[in-house]
Amino acid sequence: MSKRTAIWWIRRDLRLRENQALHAALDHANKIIPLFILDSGLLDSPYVGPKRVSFLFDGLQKLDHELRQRGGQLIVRSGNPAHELSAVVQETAADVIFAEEDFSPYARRRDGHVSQLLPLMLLPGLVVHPPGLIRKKNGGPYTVFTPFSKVWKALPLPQQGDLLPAPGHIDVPHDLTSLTIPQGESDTIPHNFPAGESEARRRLSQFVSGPEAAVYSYAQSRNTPGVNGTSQLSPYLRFGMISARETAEAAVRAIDNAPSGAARDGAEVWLNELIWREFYVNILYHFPHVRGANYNPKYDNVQWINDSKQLRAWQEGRTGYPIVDAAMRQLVQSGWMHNRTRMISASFLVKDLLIDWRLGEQWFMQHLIDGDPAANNGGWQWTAGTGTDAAPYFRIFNPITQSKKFDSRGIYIRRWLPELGNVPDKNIHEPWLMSREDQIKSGCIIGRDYPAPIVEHAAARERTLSVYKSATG
DNA sequence: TTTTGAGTTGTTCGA
DNA sequence: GTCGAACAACTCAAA
Repeated sequence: MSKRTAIWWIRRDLRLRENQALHAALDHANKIIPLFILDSGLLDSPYVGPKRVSFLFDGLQKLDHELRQRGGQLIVRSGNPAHELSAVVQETAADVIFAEEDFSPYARRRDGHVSQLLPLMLLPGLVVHPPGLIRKKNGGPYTVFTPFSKVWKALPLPQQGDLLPAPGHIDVPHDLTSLTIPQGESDTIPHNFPAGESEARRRLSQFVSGPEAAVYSYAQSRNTPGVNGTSQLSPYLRFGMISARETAEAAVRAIDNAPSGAARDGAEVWLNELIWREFYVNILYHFPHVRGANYNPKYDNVQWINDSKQLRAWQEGRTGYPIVDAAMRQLVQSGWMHNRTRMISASFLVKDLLIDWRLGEQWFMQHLIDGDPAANNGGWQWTAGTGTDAAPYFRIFNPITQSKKFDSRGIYIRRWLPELGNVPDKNIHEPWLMSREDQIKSGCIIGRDYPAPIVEHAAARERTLSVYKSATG
């Protein structure tokens, strides 16, 4: 038996199951140090907010609990990662650091710096197929989703039996100091999303198990924000509380076990969502400039208006368009937003208010507990029409049409905008059209209890078409 | 090199 | 109410 000590440096892999970095550390050493470093460079970033940090802290508590059940514990330090890792190496004579590779520009800089000083082994796991692997015949990266997804699906996928089990026992040196795991401020804890690996696996299992599983109606129900039709796994994937491989394996098995053709389509659509996540990891890997700049420089001359009052109205859910405002309140209150309303509210900021997509990107990153630099940036550039495989610039969501189509009875709207609770169905999408009598009857006076629209959509649409046209003409 | 088919998520207009 | 075409031509990927 070896007498070696290794560090398992935990970053976005807060799980024991199907964890290749942990597995490699246990293969190499008989004692390991499960180490999480509170990186001030990350925690103080303007792209981070308290809800995601609270979720992370909750996840650290759960991971510590799992480790203690196996005879170990989580070691938490705070500061510059290279500095803290050096200190732990000195204290413990650990001879190697294992970590799951992360691919954001910041993570690559950080890990590059660490590996100049210390023996750092990076292992796969953030995505099923590592970025850079899937390439066109000529060697270049894909920038269109569909051909990327075809290659992704043709590559070997993990089988159930290939998934690494959680280790039964973890031996951690006892003489190590650790910070107490911090707790988030109570008003920032996202109560709809209890963190941790067992909760993540419970959600996955519930989503895909049995012939009546939600995954089989996903193709339709995912578009209805008033219904819980999605897996709600994004925060768990964000922090690796469940592995990408285990999730993809479950999706493929659901496809194979689908009870009908329509059910199969539903599961296929969900698998595609997982592949979209990997597509955008690839895009950010190959084109790091997309953090901060348009993927397509053709749009660099779009003249944004960036009205700060309108930006604040959007952020606070006071645009006067109920579907947009419900979405923005859901984001700020719960730390999550339904995918359909992410598109609607993003389109409204960019195409109705002509506010730079980067301001929306940052606001989402501050509030989403699933906020991921690759996926969030990809989504915003898609909406703005500036990205890879983007929506054409003339594709402008109509917030009223979208609202009628996907929240026809106003269930979602009323959930997040209680002031519209008694507004009749026929006015719920355009409450400013309510008669004076109905306003009084429903206790919702426009301009007093709920704002009038801050822009008129039809005019805003024309304005955006002409601004984009003159920028690219 | 040239050609060909295809491309997440929409809206509006007019028949 | 429903349906197809136009939006505006563009870029990508592969043969």
